[in-house]
Amino acid sequence: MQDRPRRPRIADVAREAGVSKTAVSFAFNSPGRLNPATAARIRDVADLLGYRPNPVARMLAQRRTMAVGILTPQPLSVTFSNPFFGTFGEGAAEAAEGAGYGLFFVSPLQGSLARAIGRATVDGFVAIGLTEDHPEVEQIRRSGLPIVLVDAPAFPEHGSIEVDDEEGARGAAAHLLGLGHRELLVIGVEPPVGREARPYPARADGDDVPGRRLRGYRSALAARRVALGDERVVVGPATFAGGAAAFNRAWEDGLRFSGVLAMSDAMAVGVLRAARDLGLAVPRDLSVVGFDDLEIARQTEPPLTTVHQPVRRKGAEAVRILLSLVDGRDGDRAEHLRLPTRLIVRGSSGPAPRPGGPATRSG
Amino acid sequence: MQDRPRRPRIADVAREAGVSKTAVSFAFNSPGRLNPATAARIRDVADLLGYRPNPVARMLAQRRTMAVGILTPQPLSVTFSNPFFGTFGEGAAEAAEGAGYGLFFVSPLQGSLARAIGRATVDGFVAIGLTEDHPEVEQIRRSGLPIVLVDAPAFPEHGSIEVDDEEGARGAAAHLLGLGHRELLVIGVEPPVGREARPYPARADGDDVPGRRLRGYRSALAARRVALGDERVVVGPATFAGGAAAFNRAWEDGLRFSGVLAMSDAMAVGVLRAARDLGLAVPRDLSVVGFDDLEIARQTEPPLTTVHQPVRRKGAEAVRILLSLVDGRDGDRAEHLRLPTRLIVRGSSGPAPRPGGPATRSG
DNA sequence: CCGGACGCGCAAACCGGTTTAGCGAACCGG
DNA sequence: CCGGTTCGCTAAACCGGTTTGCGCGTCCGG
Repeated sequence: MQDRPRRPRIADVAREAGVSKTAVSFAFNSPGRLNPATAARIRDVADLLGYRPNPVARMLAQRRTMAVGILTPQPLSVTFSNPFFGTFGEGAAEAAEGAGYGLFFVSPLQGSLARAIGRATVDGFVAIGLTEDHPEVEQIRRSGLPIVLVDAPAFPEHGSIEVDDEEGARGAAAHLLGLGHRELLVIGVEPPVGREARPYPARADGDDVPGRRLRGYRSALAARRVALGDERVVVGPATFAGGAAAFNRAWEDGLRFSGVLAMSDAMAVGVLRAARDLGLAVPRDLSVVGFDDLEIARQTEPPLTTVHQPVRRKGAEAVRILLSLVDGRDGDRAEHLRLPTRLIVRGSSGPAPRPGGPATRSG
Repeated sequence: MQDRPRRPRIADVAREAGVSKTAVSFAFNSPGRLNPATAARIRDVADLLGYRPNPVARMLAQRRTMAVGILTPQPLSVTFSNPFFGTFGEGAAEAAEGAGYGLFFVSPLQGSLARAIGRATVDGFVAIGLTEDHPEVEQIRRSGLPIVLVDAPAFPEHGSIEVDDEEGARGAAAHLLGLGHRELLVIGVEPPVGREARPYPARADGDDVPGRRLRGYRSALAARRVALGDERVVVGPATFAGGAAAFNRAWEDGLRFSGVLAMSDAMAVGVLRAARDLGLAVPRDLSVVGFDDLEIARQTEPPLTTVHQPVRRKGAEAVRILLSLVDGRDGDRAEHLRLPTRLIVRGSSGPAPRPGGPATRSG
């Protein structure tokens, strides 16, 4: 059963065309170095045989893969379930494709991110959700591949791109405070897996995204002397369902609030749904503020008030910075970008209901 | 400026440890063939030097890449903008990761999908949005790599996985008809790029997804002798914004209708938003039926009536079938799966308004 | 008629691993 | 004491391309 006729190799083409391997290689890569007639003949023979240069062999010889790795500490199945990632991916893909690079998604293989990194055939990594102190970052550095950290500060020799999460969060909280809200619920995204799972609020000092956003919320609240008990910070996966579940859990625990600060638009959308299912009208009974300003934020009813950050651009810039590192431009100094955030007020936030109103019963 | 200290190779480790390259290789891949003490010493030296086997070289020697390619005929930036793809990707990633495989996204590079395929270092492809008659499919076949076609019938030697689009669409249309709707608008997803761009309705016979769904709609309508003029089939990209834009375009063209059949949930969500912006109440003035039953369909207000298809499972099964082909189980016969669809009635569809009512004025 | 430049193509080294075949020493039973 | 295993390791071939350095023949200007 020799059904797979063995893929032709460069040597087969060379023999068939009566030339050397070198000539065949030239015919594909530097046709200029060959007599046009010869080049054409070789290509004809190659076509006839159905020859395609083996990309792996080519990569080995050229020591370039023409691919960038997108590194995520969670399984891809959870990464993809977060709409944020789609938008980020749009940007990353655009920049990569424009430069002729492919996109390789690298996530823990059989539980080990390190193993996955070792297997990844890429020219560099864009890491999202990893901070500098993850051992994997060191592993990559030692392997000599450039890396760009998204949403985390980085050593000078790595690239990085961040937004001002803390300021954005502060703006969101200030907005609700300005509308008279005093009883708030914070819905956070689960801290990256693989790190010690301390109870969440204890990590408010963490320098990851949830930590920075929580600090922002807290700082605005502190400025107004508004308390935020630890029980009013609930977390879940950054998905629609995750947001709804976190909200419901808080509600069932007896907590009451007039405003919700969600760290992700996806979760905020889930909150909208859950609130409606409880008979709460948004924004009359409840105000909701998201974070990210994904496309979906414009589509909900009411449209979502949220903190805008340039998600798509972040993806594009991350890849751009990485590729400049790959090409060795920039010498040693990698770029470090920090982009602004800004509050977008839409329909999901409004004045706080009168104290004692339908949904505000201190929990 | 020799800042990159040259990554250590297997030979360096071998020399340093006073053994052969073979021994080093064994220490990593078949430790059992070495004296435990030797193996440990080799690994220590390797660690010390920061040695990681070069994955490309390993792939070349083993003739396996441990990666599956996800092939899309559109640029990845548009692929990622379709929420459908996130869900599909969840399934695909889950199956791939479970088997120790990575995911490589392959899309046209500098306009050429063929070039991208040639560069892709994968053990096989899952193609989504490609039909058997695309020249690229033949290209892959000749390169000897297995392939699984998603949403398209395939030759026996390729794998395939489909759902019953036509039946699903028929159910959606029948549902609206049963509610008394007679004036309908169909919102289709743009046909895959790269094919001749005939005016859309002319392709209703096409065997791609939009073609099959349109046939389903039409067949239900025909059974009830309800007409659907070509001007009542509008198309756009399968995104929130695409759905809203297509809807608005039809509306501004003077078309009026009491029901919308959208070929994608994403577009249906956009329709919901656009309708609300026009002051139409759903489902009182307008009924909307989507397709796919993505997570978002449950989150909208009102929740979306839609045709369920097992998107996530499709991704998982596609990869599973591919991997069985890669491993050479199954001999020559590849699996061909066809999964059912079913209508999920939620809140976005209701009885047709009385003729002459607010939103129904024949256009 | 000669020397150099140029155009064309080739042989061989190289990329960095894996894997096969086999060698020598230690061990073991008879 | 001897032939056969077993153990531990190695040399060399191999995966399938790219690339460097060079040889050969031809053309051309002087």
